[in-house]
Amino acid sequence: MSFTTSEENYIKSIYHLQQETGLVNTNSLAAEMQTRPASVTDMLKKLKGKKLLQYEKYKGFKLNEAGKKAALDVVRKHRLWEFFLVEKLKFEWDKVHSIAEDLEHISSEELIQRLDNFLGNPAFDPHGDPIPDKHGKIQVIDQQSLSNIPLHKPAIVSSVSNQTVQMLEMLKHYHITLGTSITVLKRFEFDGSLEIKVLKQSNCIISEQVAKNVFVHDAQ
Amino acid sequence: MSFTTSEENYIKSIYHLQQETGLVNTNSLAAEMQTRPASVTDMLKKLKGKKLLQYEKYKGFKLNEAGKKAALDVVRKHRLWEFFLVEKLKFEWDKVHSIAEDLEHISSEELIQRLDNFLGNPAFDPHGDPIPDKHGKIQVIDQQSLSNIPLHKPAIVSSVSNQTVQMLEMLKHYHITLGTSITVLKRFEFDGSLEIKVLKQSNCIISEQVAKNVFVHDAQ
DNA sequence: TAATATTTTTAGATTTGTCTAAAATTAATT
DNA sequence: AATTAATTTTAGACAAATCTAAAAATATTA
Repeated sequence: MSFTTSEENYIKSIYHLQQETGLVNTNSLAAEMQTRPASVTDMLKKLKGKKLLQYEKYKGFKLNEAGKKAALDVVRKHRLWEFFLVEKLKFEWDKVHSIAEDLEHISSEELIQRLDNFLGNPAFDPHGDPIPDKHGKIQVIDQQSLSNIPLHKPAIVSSVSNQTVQMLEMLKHYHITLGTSITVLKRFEFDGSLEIKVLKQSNCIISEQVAKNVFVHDAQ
Repeated sequence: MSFTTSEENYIKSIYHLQQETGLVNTNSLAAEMQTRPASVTDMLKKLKGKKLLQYEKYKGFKLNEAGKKAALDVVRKHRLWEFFLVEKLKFEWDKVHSIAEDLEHISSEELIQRLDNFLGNPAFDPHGDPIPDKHGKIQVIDQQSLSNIPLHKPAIVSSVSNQTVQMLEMLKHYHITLGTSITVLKRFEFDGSLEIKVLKQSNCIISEQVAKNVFVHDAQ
């Protein structure tokens, strides 16, 4: 089964939303995709017709197994290309998302398998997100948000869940990247911001909003 | 100025045809692109509107300077990706064309410049065709068709002008690839076929049709 | 629970790129 | 030169993906 670029984009967005909320609704998908609810409804009919979606009118919707596999295929392509762009072409990690959005729709199976091998079958992309293997299998790691870890216990940045250019630029400013060691020194009651020590930098303060989107695992 | 995938495909095909014939006509472009003359006419209007084309109704057409630059941009992208697929992903050279047809429409300038550098700024693609630089400049080499070279004078394969899977499979069968040394031993009057010696192989015979599409330069 | 607000879907239009069939133009031939 | 043939363009239709505006369904609240 093959899909148009537009179908793939919808499938991917539904996948991401249903990870959060279980059932997805029309308006939130429209917001996510920067399109109109009416356009979403049109596409839902198409995807239901292709048997990728559990969908009853007015009731919300989610991908079925076939839909999830299709989504994981796109996610796999996206993240492999992001890895390629950063590791081989030396792009900065905040510049690769939009290019990978285009590359992910190239449809050759063999291309992706060869790319995967060429890159050394990486398990995580440059933002720390897991790269599904060809069967859709994902390696999970034990991580939690920086906003939840105890004080004075060093942790290693493992992924970043908000990947807007704005967010990634901010992290660059703080010299925070994947693998960076961070210790939380103080949590301010007032607005939830954190004083942190980034390895070999002087102390600094990050907002709760930033902290929530930075995921870490235990040091060592 | 940016172009749709469809516009880029037309621009590229017009470029290739006008290299051969100067002026291009509707039917031959339709044949080249496997589409209908009416569709060609529709696109010609668009491309004329974008000031890429010299075109008067019923009179034939060709790319102007802006059109040629646009074509060379696409050709550059196509050939760089072909080089990547063969050199880095280890595809066989007869398998890369259709994948590069998709990749060539990815539009990031920076992506292509970085890819070019990553590949070592190659001047020729895996079929021996020159890769335009970012200004559209092409390195020309002194080559001629295998069907025109004198007998008993070894020559080196520099490019192949017919790049169908069928042709490239045939060359693979003969163990002919870029850089292969070939000596023409005899030319048969009957059908123009050639007896040749491919370096370290026993003699064999190739048709005139094959010979015409293999280009060589002097040995050493 | 009736009225109001929100969400979702439908109906119909638009754009891009394609098509077929017919008309217009140009070329070839008797 | 007139007829025939070939080429090219126009006119109008269609599919995909989108949109706006209005209608339908569901949810909220007074």
